[in-house]
Amino acid sequence: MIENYNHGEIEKKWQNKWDADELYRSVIDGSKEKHYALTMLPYPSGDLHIGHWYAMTPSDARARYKRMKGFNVLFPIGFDSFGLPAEGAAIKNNIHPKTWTYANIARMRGQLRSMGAMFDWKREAISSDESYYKWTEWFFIQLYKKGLAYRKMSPVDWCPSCNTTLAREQVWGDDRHCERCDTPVIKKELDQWFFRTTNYADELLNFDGIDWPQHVQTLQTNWVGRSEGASVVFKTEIGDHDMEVFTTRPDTLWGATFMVLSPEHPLVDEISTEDKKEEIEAYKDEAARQSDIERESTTKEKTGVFTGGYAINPVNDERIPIWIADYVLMSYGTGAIMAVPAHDQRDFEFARKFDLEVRVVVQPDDMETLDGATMEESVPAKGALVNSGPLTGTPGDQSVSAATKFIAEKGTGKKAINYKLRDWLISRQRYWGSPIPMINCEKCGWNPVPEDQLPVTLPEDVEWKPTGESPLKLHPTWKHVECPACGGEAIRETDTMDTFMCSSWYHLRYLSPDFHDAPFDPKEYDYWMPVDTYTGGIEHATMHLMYTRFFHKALRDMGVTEGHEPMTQLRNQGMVLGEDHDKMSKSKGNVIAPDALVDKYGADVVRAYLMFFSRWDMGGPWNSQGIEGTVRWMRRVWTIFNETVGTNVTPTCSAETKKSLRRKLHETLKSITYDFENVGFNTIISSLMELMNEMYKARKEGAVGTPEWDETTDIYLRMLAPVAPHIAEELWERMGKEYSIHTQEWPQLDESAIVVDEVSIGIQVNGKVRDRITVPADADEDTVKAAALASENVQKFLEGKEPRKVIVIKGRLVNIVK
RNA sequence: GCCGGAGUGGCGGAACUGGCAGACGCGCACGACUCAAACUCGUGUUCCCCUGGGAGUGUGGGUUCGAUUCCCACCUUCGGCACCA
Repeated sequence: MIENYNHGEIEKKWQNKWDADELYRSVIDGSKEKHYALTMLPYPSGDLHIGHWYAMTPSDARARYKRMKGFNVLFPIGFDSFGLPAEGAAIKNNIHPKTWTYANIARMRGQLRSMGAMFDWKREAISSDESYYKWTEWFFIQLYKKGLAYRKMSPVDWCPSCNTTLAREQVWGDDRHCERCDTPVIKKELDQWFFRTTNYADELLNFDGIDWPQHVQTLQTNWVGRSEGASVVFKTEIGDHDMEVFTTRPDTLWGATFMVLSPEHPLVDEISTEDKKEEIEAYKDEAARQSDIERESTTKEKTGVFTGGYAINPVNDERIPIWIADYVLMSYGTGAIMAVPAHDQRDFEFARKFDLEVRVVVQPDDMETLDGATMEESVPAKGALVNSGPLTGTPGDQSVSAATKFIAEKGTGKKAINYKLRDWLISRQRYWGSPIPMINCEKCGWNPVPEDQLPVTLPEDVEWKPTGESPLKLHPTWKHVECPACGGEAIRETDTMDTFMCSSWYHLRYLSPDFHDAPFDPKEYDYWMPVDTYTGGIEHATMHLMYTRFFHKALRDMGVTEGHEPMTQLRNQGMVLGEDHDKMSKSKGNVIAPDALVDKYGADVVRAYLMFFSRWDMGGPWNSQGIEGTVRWMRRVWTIFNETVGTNVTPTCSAETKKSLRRKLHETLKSITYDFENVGFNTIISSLMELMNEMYKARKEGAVGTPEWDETTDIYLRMLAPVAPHIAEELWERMGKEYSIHTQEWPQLDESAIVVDEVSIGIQVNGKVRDRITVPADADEDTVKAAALASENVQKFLEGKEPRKVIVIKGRLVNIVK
């Protein structure tokens, strides 16, 4: 009688031993090739979620596989521990954010350990530690010195629930809501700190040399939103005030029949005539009052007001009216456009509403002759130019370049590129974040805190007002400092940094979390960087994953980092849904708690089921009945090993059984190796299940005690080890093998074991399988053909006719075409 | 509206470069064990008539000896973007 598998006891036993032996300590070893495997660091919200397990345990399995493959693997963990929930808890429960955060970290460390992951805890980094955020501040200063951090007054997105500004990337969806709390944001005009991400717009579009999912590349590419065109200067009738516009269609310049300024455009007040002032002011007020959602709604009917002013079209010196309308956004391009109603649908709708001229200047070949007076919609397609002065007749494929050349020669415009990407707004009006190390003096302006005074630490004696205002601002003494330039009285910046700043470089802090002279030890950097495989959720595609790329490139330009990209390979996992196929949430009551699962089934089963139940990049619904299959498999593994280890039985099986067991073993090894390399976890588990089923059959046939059996059990445990590290280690020990299984080599594939002498192939008649024959694997085409045609069933379907054609795919099938 | 992913049994999902669709698991059915049940073990399980066939990977077309895989059009669904000039 074999004892039951006591997962609680066995998992604890090995976790303690691995810890004591520092089995997962990763240190530089020049004799080995390195592999930096990184999983996105968690926020210490209090409890580990099944999503954390889903993200981390398959990543851990792959890191373990890489280690067995001979790599020196670094798989670190830490906490992204600044952020708003800590302040929420402070206000709600009257507990200091620091106390709350560090208590959560302590709790989550324990939960993370229960995964049995190969985390090197000596490299743990916590972004709210002074030793960490000292360097976050230091990086800010370097960016500032390099001209990549700057302060400006501008309309920014404000989350009224979080009481802070947000970066453009952190405002989501149609209703423009806060990425964190889903509250719709509002606009505020504020003086804030920005990073010049736009300096790197073009470089962020380049994914050469990195293996990132196409989907992420697309999201980032759309986010950067590069468009090529031309900037054109229109003179106005009021002298010094030129109007610059960006257009992607310089070929339509002759069709510009009016101009439109955004209501916020500074030129509006200059250009508008006295008699229009009142109307203009009213429109501006209305536009300001409207929310962005209303204003940017594409379904809304066009509105606008004539300013009374005129511009001169530089290509034909025509006098055209200047309007203001809220469909032109101040935040894109120059906040002003030339309107070509015949070839732009928005301009067309506006022109029809206000009865402005629609002039056709492009005539696509495949369309009837267009007529501006009667057309019912714009024609944005390219085509030969008409009514376009000297450029009339230019074919569509040359029209843009010809027009660009024309205005460049006239000195009134040039080729230009525009991006949707904005600079990264990093000021947050919150307490629990890394202070922005800047000081403002009335005389000297803004200056960085001298680097030898870093870190600027957060004061602990703070109070939260129900207004939600930052306690740093309200603190009586903290912000009053000496000006680093003149020594006079000055004020500290009381805003803190976006926490995405902390996570933009955590992979560097892991390298040497105790290093005091710099953010990281260059020796560690040289050995470990870049990250070889980065895993995490897709939701960060246009946030963290863009910020960290920007950060790396900016540091590269300062000589701090090397190479163009921080992470070579990226793989995203999907999301575990509730059993009802819905997103898990407390309110729906469909949350799966990993701690309870670990208690019930053990970490190994939870790990394996998470890998098994769906494709990792897709995720899917949890199924509490489905996990039972994984439990059964694990139990079968436990049973067969315990029942056969050390037994002295005489094998009774046939040579064919031994051979096919060995074939199955090496087939499995081959496919599992392939799957680990390609991050295909679900088929790793099913292959292990198949081989286990085969082992049960082989045992029944008397294979135990053969060298083939011994080889199979040895390799089986090695393949199991990355997936189910505890049970594999326990069985490895029971087999009397050398500790630890996790320092063993990945098994060697024997291709010759996979070679088969005979294959069973299907015979098709007209693409339908009608019979099967067994032929020698190396049989030549004619032999196979003859054997196929000899089949009775095939003859029946041929109905006495001669086959027109016979296709033989060696070792696979024969298709006879009637 | 634009961009991208997905659509395969009752369910989760396999299927390499165009080559035997449904691996593996859940569920279900039957059998063995048991006084009985659970566990475990074994067998079966795409659907429809059943001798043997016929149909079948969202729908309709196409290419091909052969299509879940490639091409075209469409439907559903999930993400992202959206008056971006």
